[in-house]
Amino acid sequence: MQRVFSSRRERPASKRNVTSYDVAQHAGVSQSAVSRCFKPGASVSRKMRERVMKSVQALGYQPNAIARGLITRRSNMVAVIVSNLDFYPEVLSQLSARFTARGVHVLLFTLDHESDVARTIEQVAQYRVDGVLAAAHLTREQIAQFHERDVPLVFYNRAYRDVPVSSVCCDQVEGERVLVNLLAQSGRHRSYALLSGPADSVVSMQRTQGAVERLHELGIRDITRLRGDYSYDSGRRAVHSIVEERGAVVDAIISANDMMALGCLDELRHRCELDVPGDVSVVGFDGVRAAHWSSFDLTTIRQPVESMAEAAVTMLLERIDNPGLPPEKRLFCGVLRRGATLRH
Amino acid sequence: MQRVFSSRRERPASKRNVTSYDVAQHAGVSQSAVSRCFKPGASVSRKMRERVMKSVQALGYQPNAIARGLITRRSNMVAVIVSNLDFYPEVLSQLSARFTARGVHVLLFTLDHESDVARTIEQVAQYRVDGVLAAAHLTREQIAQFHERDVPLVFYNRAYRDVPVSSVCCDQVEGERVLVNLLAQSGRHRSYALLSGPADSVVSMQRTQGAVERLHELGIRDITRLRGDYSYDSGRRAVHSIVEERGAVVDAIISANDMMALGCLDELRHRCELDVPGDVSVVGFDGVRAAHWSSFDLTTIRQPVESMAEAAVTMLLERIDNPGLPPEKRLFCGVLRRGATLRH
DNA sequence: GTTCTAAGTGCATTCGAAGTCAAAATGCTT
DNA sequence: AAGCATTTTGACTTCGAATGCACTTAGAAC
Repeated sequence: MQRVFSSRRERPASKRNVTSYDVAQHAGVSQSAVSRCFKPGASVSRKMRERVMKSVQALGYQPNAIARGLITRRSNMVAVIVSNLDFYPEVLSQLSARFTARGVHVLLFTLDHESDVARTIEQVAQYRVDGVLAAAHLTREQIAQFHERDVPLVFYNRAYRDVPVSSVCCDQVEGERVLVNLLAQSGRHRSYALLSGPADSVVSMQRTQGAVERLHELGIRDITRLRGDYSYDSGRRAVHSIVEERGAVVDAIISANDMMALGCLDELRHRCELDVPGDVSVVGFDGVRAAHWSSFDLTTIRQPVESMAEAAVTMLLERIDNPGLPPEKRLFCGVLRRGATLRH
Repeated sequence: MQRVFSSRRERPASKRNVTSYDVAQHAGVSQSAVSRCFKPGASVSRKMRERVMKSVQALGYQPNAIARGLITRRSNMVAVIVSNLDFYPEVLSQLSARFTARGVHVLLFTLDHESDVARTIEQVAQYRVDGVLAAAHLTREQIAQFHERDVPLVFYNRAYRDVPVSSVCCDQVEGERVLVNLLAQSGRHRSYALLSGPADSVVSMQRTQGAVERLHELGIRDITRLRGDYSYDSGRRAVHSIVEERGAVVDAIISANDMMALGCLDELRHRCELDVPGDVSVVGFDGVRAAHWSSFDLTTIRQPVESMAEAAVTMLLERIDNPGLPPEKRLFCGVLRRGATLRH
């Protein structure tokens, strides 16, 4: 049998990555044939496939995803951008697992502050990822950039009014309204504290807004406003400052997330010797694992993380496979979890 | 000035990614020149650089990291493999932040079970990452594969005896011995329960071994052994089964990690109406955030996550830049945290 | 046995940036 | 102004796999 090879490779194939040419040479076929053996649904005879695969095994060939990505213009990678703030592990592990299950790889970008997005965006662009899943706030210009480059973009828990971009969110406002209703219904709360998250967190803003609006609608005006940073410690500090400065005249605390709520609980119970739910009610938001622990049994709104992650992943992959699809905004309702942190 | 272009590109440059050729054409220079402008320390005149950068701005050019990776054989990506089990967020966020700070990108692989590593390894190989940071157990063959391909590999909290491979670990055995000593010193414990993690977790094995050895050395034989899965719930179940079956004759619980220890605490206090530290002592391992919360104030061994992450990242990047470096095993001592979960 | 179709295969080109090398431009000396 | 060293620059090739196209082969139909 006549064997024809490209003569371009001269270096010894030993100390070098094995390429499809090496496999082709070893099997006595063309490089195209090798390539086709790795493309599902390609036209390859049984004999050819077996032969090539034998050489693949013999040489330990692994197709080079980088080279493939260059020619196909598909990297099979998506960028996942999460800010370290609301980076609760469940979300990331859900997203990662679901992408992996569909054969897509995750290039992870974590932000310390939602503010230094710009450099990250640049990196994302350079890697020619097939899509972007962002749990961080981007400017309109940044969103537009992705749009121009036809890179599908789906936001996780960041909604944009008046911007045609896909997102999967939990209804923060509605969730807070439900919580406020619950607090108000009991008729046992006069004085409220509202503990919001960091100033640059949109989610915190929405939650806070939602609570304030509903409180106002109900004619409740006695609201102490405080700011935390989403951490347990900042929850404790908030309670500390309330008690120091106002002598515990607050009887309901609405925290913008669970972590801070847990901090509040611990500070109230263990430092201030106040009883929850006896003296004070506390509600949170998110439904993190620890909120369910019997030490806390926090009343909160649970985000349906599994559904949301699944939706986000599906939406992104759909848009990658089908560039024409219009943006879509999916809003999931949080699920009220009635714990034991409410006066009744 | 005479302008010479490659004639290879015919498609309109509009609806296509901007390439270095486009920039070259726009600026009236060669593609090589554009490339050089992005290479730090390359020989480029001021005039040329300004001119090129103007075109770069005008066209919105972003160098294609994929193409660059193909020719330079450097993807500037490392694979981070974490098993979902000991995937406490702190570690991943530490690693990610430190890699990012050094301009290296993270390709994330999460494993549901440490067992299905094989497919992951294949993916990792195909992406020609510059290095691998693994917080999961690999077989010797898999380790050897990376070695053959000259891909630096550093393990996080997985040590291999007799295998020359780099790792950064917390001294699990020593940590458990310290804890056992502490329990034994008080002279108030007769009957011990040892709660280990999942069977396929090497870390759990080491911790359990460490505890058992020291207990035996001290002549303690009354040890109830239980198995959990590292989760809070499995900690609760473990206590439940102890109390059900043995009527709470256990007065010290050694848990292979903090999460289960917290579960134990909650079950003991809130379900069994037992007092910690009055009736039972509980110790954990890891030093997760929640262990420090005042509801728990758990006695545990804190892993120095910051130092360990820094060490792991540094070791990996050193080996990428300097392929000759021999493997190195770094062992960090855990830091005893004396909480309020010990009888005295 | 011929003709026609379909499946299978190989050649050559392509993706986009980087590196090699030689030519061109510049600066400096005398 | 000529001679030389140095810096800049561009043409061309390279990385490794995928693919359009042309060609070969096998099989079916007559």
